[in-house]
Amino acid sequence: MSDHSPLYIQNSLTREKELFTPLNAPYVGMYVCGPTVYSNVHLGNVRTFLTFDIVYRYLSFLGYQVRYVRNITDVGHLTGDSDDGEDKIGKKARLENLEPMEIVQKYTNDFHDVMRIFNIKSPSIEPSATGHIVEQIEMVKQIITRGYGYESNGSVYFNVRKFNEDFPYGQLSGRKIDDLLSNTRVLDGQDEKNDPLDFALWKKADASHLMKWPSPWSEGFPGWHLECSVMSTKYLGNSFDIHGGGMDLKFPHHECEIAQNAGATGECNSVGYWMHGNMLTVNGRKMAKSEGNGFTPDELITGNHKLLERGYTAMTVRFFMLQGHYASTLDFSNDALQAAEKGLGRLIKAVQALKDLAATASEHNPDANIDELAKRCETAMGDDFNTPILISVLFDAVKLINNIHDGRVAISANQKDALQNLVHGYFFEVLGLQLEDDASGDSTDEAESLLDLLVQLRSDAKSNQDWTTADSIRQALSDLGVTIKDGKDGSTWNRD
RNA sequence: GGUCCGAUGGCCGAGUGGCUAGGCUCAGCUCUGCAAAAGCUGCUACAGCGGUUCGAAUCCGCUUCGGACCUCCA
Repeated sequence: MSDHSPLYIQNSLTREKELFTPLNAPYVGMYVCGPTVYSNVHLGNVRTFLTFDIVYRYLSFLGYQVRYVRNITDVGHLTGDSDDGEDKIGKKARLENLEPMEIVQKYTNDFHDVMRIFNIKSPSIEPSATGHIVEQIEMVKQIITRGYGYESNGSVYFNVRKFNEDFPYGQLSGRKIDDLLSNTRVLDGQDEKNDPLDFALWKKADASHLMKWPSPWSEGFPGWHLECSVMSTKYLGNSFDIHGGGMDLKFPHHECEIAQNAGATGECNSVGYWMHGNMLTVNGRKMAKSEGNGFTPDELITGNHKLLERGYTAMTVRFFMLQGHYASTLDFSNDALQAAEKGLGRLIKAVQALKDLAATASEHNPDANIDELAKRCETAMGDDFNTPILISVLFDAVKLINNIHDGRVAISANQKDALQNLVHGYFFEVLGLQLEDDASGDSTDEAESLLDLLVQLRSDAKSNQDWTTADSIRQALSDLGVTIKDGKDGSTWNRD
């Protein structure tokens, strides 16, 4: 790690870009809030997991041993903040006529499928909330013991005001307790709370509630924020390096998480670096299920959505997302996607050309400054994972590759190796891009031989100046989605 | 209403005081029977108005517009 450029991370807690120094190098602990598995994930969700996939990949690339924990929220949390709200998984179970845990399994599977097609790596540990009910009850007890929690009618709430006397509440989200109070809406079922600012640690379940567990206070279920407090510290320790999640989780979720951990242990700031990924927008608005503007990956690939002109591959979308910085909002549009598709295509061609590059120079050619390219790549990623800049450097590498390929620049064998290592390292390992979709692997050797034959026939026709035959073959293949490319050294074909 | 963030060329999207991304589009060129593809080259923008400064897209103020959070949310 020491021979790499420094890594700076924008810390949401301090609002500063800080030098990354792990608590116990070379080990790094990272926790990311995962999905609530009561429906299909959409591309907005994918963006966040992609963001932390890059963090995970780059830290690994630098040589850190990362323990990456990403949870599955499978407890049915309420649809609203009121006691009469139905829990989401229970509601979905009724709608689909399934057991709640069938819902959980179904959408967990869907989530995993989606992660796979976007080439997002699996975490080291993927704990689920229902698997940690015991630990959650224990943490509630600790919080009560320290005086920051109280029972009310079978439910347990966190005493925010009391906590705020001993610790700064609202630091992460930049909220002041008095401002919060004046803006708190009056909601149903809050009479159990001593204060509207308080949030639930444990909720008593009513008779119709499907997912519930015994506890010292009632048959019920844990509050939403509790699971992450418990699972992060269980697997990473009371203090760990990075905690990530979507911007929309900053408040109240992460704020409450911080309060719970401090309230349970008596120690504040257990997380070194808080990172928040920004939202994916559609026509300038946040992609959300409630807005009806959320694409599922399936709709994206098939193009079967009213806002999509056609389908795009998962890699196109991955590349598109990485062309924006994770901390900025990114707007999803057909034009932007088409631009990304073409750009990625050019990048892929250069990566493919790389292996056939000739190393014709007997000695080092200073015109091909690969060390400088490598330096720029590291600086880009070291500056808060700036993938857009990294990609721009890779396009400079593309230009170099093409120049070498076309014989305008000659490089030595050592330079060729360096260039290959550089491009492969950043393209495949850091950015996690793939050459083509696995889904398109339906072509057979036979079909390819037939295409080669047709192209050969056309070349023969061309040499006989039989333009009619040549053009009709070209047109016929074009209609089938195969493009013929005439080059200096003969013709080749490509599927669209 | 409160808190915070943003406005960059035809489009997308980096960049936080002087050097200035990158992709797509477009134009020119190379190649070519023609075309396509590919490659090369070119295209100097920072919402408006004021201020600070030798110098501002970048800092400060105001205005306009947009968004996020404040409730489940990636």
